[in-house]
Amino acid sequence: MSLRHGLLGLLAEGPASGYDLARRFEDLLGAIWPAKHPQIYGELIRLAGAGHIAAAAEGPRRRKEYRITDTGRAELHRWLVEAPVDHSVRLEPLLRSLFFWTISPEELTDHLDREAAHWRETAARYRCHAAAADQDDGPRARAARVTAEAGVRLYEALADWAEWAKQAPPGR
Amino acid sequence: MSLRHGLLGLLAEGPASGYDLARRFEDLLGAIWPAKHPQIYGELIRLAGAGHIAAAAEGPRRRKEYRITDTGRAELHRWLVEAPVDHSVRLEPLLRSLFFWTISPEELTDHLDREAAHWRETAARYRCHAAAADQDDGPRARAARVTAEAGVRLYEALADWAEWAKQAPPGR
DNA sequence: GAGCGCATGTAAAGGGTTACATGATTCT
DNA sequence: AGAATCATGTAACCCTTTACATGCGCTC
Repeated sequence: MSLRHGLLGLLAEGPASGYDLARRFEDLLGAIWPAKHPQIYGELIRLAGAGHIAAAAEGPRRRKEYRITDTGRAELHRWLVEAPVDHSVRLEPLLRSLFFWTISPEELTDHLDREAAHWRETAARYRCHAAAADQDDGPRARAARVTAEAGVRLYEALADWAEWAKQAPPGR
Repeated sequence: MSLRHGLLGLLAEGPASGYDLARRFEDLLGAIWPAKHPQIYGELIRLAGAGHIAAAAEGPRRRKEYRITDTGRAELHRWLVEAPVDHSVRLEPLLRSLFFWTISPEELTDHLDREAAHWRETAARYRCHAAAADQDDGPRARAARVTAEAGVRLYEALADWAEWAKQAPPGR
């Protein structure tokens, strides 16, 4: 249930509408913490009910802008320093790898080629994010830089793994 | 919805009961694809309904053993070579890192120390899995070895990242 | 005025966890 | 006899996605 705090964190950067937040989740967070608009709108209503955020202005196309409140900021801080970190991951590609012994060497090589290419591309996207964050500085950009670095390292590691797995193939 | 195929894959190794499968998900797959027993029992019933598995024997403590059927094996193969891979991850620690700019340098250092230690330990656990897989060979052990290698590389990458993040701190 | 993108929502269904409940066997 | 472990299941709830629905404002 980190979406709640993800929204709070984004709103700590400045006021935004549900639509804005959905777009930011799409391109900035899509690979790390996916969230679609129905969930975001629902969570915003609950956050407002809890007093963590407040509707600020009503814009042109019935656009509702939210801003974070002081109790919201406090809750964000509490989450970051006190709440236990959820270290669970869910990686379908690794689950699949356990069953590589059931497919033929040709099918496996094919699969690993496509996987490596995919991870490599994703790593490249994070390299772009990193470069963009390097442009401007200020605390927020530096935090974004740290996140982007994680993306680069993670996806490069997976790409390297897929390449390595071709060397040591568990043929059927 | 890969739990279905995860169970199918484990059953491709040999017959097992829901209890067995829950235990294997706990220690072998816990960090990669968590699944609790209620979900597993439910999915087994659905898999049996689809004809992908069949109840084999009724053991001592009303233990129900399932085995994979030919259509189940075909479905597993179809999934592995045809079904699009789900590359999404959901990493709370990376989501948190985006908001590091809201906490103090001391709080951040503390946090990153604990994170690095955690990832390092997890990597060590996967090194054990890898060593164990190296002991015996055969196709299944080699596939397990490949999965373990992914764990090692992934968690080492995250540990390295946490260490690196301390060097380049995005203080508030 | 037609069509597109902005903007917000609801409903239904699926996936997953937690808590509860129970029975059978083995060990001490 | 009592405790621990094996073994299966149900009910309720939460999180998330997909599909459906609608209205406003801008551009051509």
